[in-house]
Amino acid sequence: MADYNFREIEKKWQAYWEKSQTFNAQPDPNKAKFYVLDMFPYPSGAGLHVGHPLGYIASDIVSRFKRLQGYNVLHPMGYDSFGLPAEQYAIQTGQHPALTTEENINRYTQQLKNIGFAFDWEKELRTSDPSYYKWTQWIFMQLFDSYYDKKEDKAKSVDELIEAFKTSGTASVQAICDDDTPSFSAEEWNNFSEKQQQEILLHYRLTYLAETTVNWCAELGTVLSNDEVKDGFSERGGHPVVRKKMMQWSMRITAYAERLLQGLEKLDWSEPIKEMQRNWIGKSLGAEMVFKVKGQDAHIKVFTTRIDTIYGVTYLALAPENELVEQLVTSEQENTVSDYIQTAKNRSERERMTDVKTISGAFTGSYAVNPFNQEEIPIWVADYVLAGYGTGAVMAVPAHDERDYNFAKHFGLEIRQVIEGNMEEGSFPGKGGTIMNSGFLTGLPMQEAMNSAISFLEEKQIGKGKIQYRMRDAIFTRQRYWGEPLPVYFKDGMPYLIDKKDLPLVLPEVDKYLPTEDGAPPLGRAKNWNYKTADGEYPLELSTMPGWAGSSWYFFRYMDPKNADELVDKDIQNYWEAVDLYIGGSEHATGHLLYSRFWTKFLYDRGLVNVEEPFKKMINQGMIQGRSNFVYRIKGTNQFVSYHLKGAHETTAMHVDVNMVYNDQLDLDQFRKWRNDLADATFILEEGKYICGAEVEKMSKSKYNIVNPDDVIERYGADTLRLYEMFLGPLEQFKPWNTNGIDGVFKFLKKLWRLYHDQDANPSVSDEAPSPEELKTLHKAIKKAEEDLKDYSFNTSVSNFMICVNELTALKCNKRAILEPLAVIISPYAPHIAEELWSLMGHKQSIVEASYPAFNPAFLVEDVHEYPVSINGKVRVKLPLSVSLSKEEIEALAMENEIVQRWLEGKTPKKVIVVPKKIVNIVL
RNA sequence: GCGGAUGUGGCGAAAUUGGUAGACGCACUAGACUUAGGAUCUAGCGCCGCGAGGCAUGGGGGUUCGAGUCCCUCCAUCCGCACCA
Repeated sequence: MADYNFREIEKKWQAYWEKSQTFNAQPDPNKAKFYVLDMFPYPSGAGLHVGHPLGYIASDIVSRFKRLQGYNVLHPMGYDSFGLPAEQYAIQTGQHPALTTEENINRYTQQLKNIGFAFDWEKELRTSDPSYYKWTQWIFMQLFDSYYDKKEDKAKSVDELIEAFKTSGTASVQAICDDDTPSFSAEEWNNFSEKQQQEILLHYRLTYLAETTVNWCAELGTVLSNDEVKDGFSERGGHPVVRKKMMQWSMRITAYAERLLQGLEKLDWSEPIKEMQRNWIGKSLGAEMVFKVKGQDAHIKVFTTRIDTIYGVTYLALAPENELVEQLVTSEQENTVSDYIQTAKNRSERERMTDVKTISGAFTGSYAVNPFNQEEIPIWVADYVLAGYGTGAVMAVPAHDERDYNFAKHFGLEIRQVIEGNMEEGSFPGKGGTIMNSGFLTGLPMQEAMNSAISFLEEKQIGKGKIQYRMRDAIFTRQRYWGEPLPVYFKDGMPYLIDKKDLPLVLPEVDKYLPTEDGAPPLGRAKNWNYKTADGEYPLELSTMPGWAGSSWYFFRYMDPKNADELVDKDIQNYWEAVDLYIGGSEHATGHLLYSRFWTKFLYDRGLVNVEEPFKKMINQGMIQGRSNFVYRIKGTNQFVSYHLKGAHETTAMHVDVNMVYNDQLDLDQFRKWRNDLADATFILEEGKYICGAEVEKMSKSKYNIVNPDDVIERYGADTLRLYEMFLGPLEQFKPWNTNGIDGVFKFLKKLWRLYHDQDANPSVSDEAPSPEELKTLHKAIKKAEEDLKDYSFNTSVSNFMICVNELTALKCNKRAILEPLAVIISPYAPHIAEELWSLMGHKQSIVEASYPAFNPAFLVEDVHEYPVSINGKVRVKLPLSVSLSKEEIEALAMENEIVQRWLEGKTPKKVIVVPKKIVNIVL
């Protein structure tokens, strides 16, 4: 005698799975593999809320389903445990971030285990664990020891580069390097000092130290990467960010720009995410060319995508930060220009970005020469030109570019049309027109004009066709404590890697987690933060790695997380290859997902892994928003009026904890106990209830709308939580958490439970043979469940199970032949109850060892369908027709029918359309 | 401004290639039962209409025997990028 006691059942099976290591995955060459991965969480102090598990539930369903289908499934979980919040907390409280992190992780793990995920906890990893970050540091070292060879289009060892320098200098080298990299002969190289050589190599290394313009956040005391800055403010904390030049480590991700772009084609990712990466990489085809400055030994390099409009150039514009400005400005213009630059600098980055309307600039007094027609054109400084893109200088064609047009108009500069078309106010003949007024380009269509202009440039050696990317190299250092130390020491001002045997370079203890008095990063406080070598003791790097370092390769480490000798065993990695299905939020589109692809390509180039892309297929689950509830206090009183009656009063809305509201009805007792001042609150009720208002907002403590999964589990059980999160709507959609309707799935589980029990609640299944009707119900469900999983429509799958159970309940079906496969197909969604029912039916093994029931279409065939027959699309009558008839037979049968005959009144139909299984339509 | 997505009952949402729109669930209504429960079962539930019937998938137009689905256009909401030369 037992009701559906989810508390007992769930505890029992979670303990069972843990004890028997049910989900431990080992490579097995006889089985096809499937690797399902979730984006691992940062363990924050707030714990999991109900939105976090959404993606994990989806991946868990897939992992269990694949397993039932006979795949060897890898489904791990771990923690991205380096990060700012733990450090901020440490600054406030003095508690070591490692301790805070440990506590948070324990809480997360407990919460995750309560939901009953099929994670292989043996594979758990933490990025802040020295045994893990040893290999993050090791990859950094590989990057430092590599350069990008253009000929072979891959990363190679710096040793090979040095070899080439020794024998032939830069002549034979085609490698990606900084713009200001010098050329030299073999002889020169061999005569360079150690320091000079190291300095040159830094121009080639895939991770390098260089003076870079960075996003500096003073409040956080650290630099931020482009994807951590939103509209001039830090993504975390919302502090102002300024541009600043600093010595920083960078990752030469730009070397991989083209491959990162091309690789997208082969990935099974959502189009929006791919598009976001394409925009971020920002490839544009064009030309780079040099303008000589009249009367001076100076050149201005510009990048343009419209070299075909070269005859329409009427001025050049330089970014205020461009170093040439100082050289070009004439004495008469000196004051004007320096004033302008000063104003431009004082305008914050943010202002400059938002305020795109204001047109400003200053004339330098110098002129450049257009090499195509020897025309002299003025050189201006303008802040609409960005220092960070292209060359920081543009050739302006006011007739065919809106910004150039506005600028020319504002300052009265010449506007010269060179593309045929209608030139009216605000209209710019653009792509596709024929070139006019343009010397040897006149009369050519755009593409041909571009080609011949580029040939001209290349002949004269003043320019070339060029591909420009918007993406910048990624800054790789943070002036923070709670991150991976860089395995680098400095000798003679030059960075050197520490010896591999000294890995991991463990994060040192510090007295405070703040910068030192003279502004060095927190590691400057560590005692003896030096590196001992045979020839002396040298200072170690004080910065640490950014948050994305550890998360850029963790998917490989899961395969072999305890390996002390390699980042991952080769054979093991060859077996699991890459992630088959990756589930996570779309907010990482340009950060984590791009960096991971970059590192994977690098590891591939250096022969460390056998795949070039880490995530074959990706699904982006939508965020679950909060749904806040409100009560309405009548002004100046302690009386609250129900939502629909509030119009009659002057009220102020007040957030109320959503955990004391059920279906928008407030629990008055709980409300009175909530806060002291509410103890004597009075209410104006509607129909005896207090109804709350509601609004969708972000989940946050201050809005009292956080729903903790533990509470839902306590009330309804983990299986209900899992089913309900899936039932809520399509996985990829953003949606508010709303418990209206959770009773529906809970009811479903109770009904399911009852199917396997008799009226006295004793387990009872019969061995009777199932009826065709019962078989049909079951096989409909099997088929639907399989189809829905293929396109990740978990929500309709849950509905489908409900229909199946309703039908079986109506049929009073308690037959083993139906109930066994039913438990199996439901088990990925509601694993605990399925296990329990499975064992009640006498199985000794876990349900995860079962196999997915085969769908048999034979059971779905009905003998007779009701076919609607319509005339010109209007449905008139339903006729019983056999499904086994051919299209022609159905047609004939419909036409012979008496009623149809009467409608036709002797008219001959134009055509008769038979839509299989749906309708017979007679067109007159 | 550019790019992407979405728009269906009171609510969450379904709807293979265009083929009986609103499955399933919530809420609601009526009834049954009962150890009175946040329980279970039965029936109803898009809108207008007593009814036959008519109207309905953001608005308008088009293709088609037939459009939520395809095409054009407009509107609204959300997301991403944003002076990228």
